[in-house]
Amino acid sequence: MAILLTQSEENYIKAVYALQQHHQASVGTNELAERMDTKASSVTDMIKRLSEKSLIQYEKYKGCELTEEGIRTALKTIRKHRLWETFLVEKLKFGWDEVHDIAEQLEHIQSVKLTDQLDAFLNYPKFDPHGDPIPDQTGAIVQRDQSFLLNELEIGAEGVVIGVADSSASFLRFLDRYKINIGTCIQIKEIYAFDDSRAIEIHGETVNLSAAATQKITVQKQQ
Amino acid sequence: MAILLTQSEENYIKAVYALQQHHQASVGTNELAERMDTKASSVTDMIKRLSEKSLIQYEKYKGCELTEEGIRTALKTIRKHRLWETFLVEKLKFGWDEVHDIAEQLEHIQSVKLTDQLDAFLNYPKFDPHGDPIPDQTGAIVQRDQSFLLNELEIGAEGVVIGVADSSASFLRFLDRYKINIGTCIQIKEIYAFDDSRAIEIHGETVNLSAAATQKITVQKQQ
DNA sequence: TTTTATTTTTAGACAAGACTAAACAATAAC
DNA sequence: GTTATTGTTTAGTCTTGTCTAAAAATAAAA
Ligand SMILES: [Mn+2]
Ligand SMILES: [Mn+2]
Ligand SMILES: [Mn+2]
Ligand SMILES: [Mn+2]
Repeated sequence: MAILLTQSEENYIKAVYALQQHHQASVGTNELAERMDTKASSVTDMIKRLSEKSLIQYEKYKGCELTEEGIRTALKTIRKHRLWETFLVEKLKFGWDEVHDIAEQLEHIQSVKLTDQLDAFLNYPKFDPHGDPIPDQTGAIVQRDQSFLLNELEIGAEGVVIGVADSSASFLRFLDRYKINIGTCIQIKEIYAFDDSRAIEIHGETVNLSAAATQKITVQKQQ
Repeated sequence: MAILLTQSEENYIKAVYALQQHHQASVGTNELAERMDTKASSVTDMIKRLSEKSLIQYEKYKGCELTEEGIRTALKTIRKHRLWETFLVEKLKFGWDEVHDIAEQLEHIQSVKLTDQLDAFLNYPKFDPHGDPIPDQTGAIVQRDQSFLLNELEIGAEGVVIGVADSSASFLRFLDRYKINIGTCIQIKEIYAFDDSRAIEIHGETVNLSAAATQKITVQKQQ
């Protein structure tokens, strides 16, 4: 049942999954090429291969979508990626801005037992260091209560950071400088109409965040 | 300075290292092919590539040897392999017979920081689960006091197991059944001339080990 | 020292995964 | 409803790593 995939194939599957989650529709060749940092012609080749293995449903000129099997495969890789990221931060003292590239390598290690033992060792974490949900052995991911972007909160509202919409090292280090992390409590004190920036209170201090920043911070409303 | 190698290249380097450690001489194409489970012609191709990168010294029909740089490279990979094996046994509760194949994958993960943090997390272990020495950051490996194979001990002598000459899962599981592990203390009670087997005492019990088995257990003499 | 056997290398082919350049579909603009 | 633009696929080439079959070098035997 479990088909053997190359690292390249796994990466394509992950990319298709991410894109089709984003816009609820079939995925185009060019956007896949952009995401995979390759050329459209290479994508076409790979899509055909994965279609052969019935992980992707594909019709010429009509884009592609993952099959049920394809989705299961994507979730396995995502599970491994996020477990390793958690391991690196929790156990090996890495910063949350340093772990993605290493996890990109580790996610391809083939051993179900390894994945499950790692999961147990980490105490079955539900979220990775960036607040993204970790699929369990069956591929299930916890569905969260309604969340907001920080720029959707009104003045006076309080939120707890539960994720970031941008996991780039640059943005994560920016958040570090403001001591913003998963779990950090933030209150909106002021919204400046002229540039849509916000004065926010974190850990008792009040600072200003640009619109670009508040659009990338996911929170859950407090009480 | 640090050249980027493919997994395949790293595996060849490791194999050359192992073979040239064994018989103190240059390594032949056929034995390398056997070890890598491939064909001699493939080996010739790869040797040329690695020779280009000056990791191997090579002369047609004369076999090959690692350069200084090649040895450093081999030791880096071996370090990673043995650290991961230690991690799997110590932290993830794997048996010593289950870790080699997974470590064969993990040893290719590229991140010096990962390796060093893992080393620290494991408390800078000097030996892996099979008793093999783990090179440190500089590639140095601890040199041990004189060791013997179990079949070299005279009657009455006591030894502590410090390694195995065969790390196959089959042999390791055999040792498990007799509760023989790294650190186990063994005393020779009797040597049977007719088949060269031995009666040995472990943990108070006396059992019989074949010549094939005693040749594969490395010990240090006790007192 | 020839002959024979073994080891090693070359030549040629193949699959995976990528690329460029060119052809072909599907949309959008006029 | 043609024309232009964009998106997608094909055709042909390249590199890595492998293979088989055949040639060449070395080592062993006679
Ligand atoms: Mn990541
Ligand atoms: Mn993540
Ligand atoms: Mn091993
Ligand atoms: Mn080992």
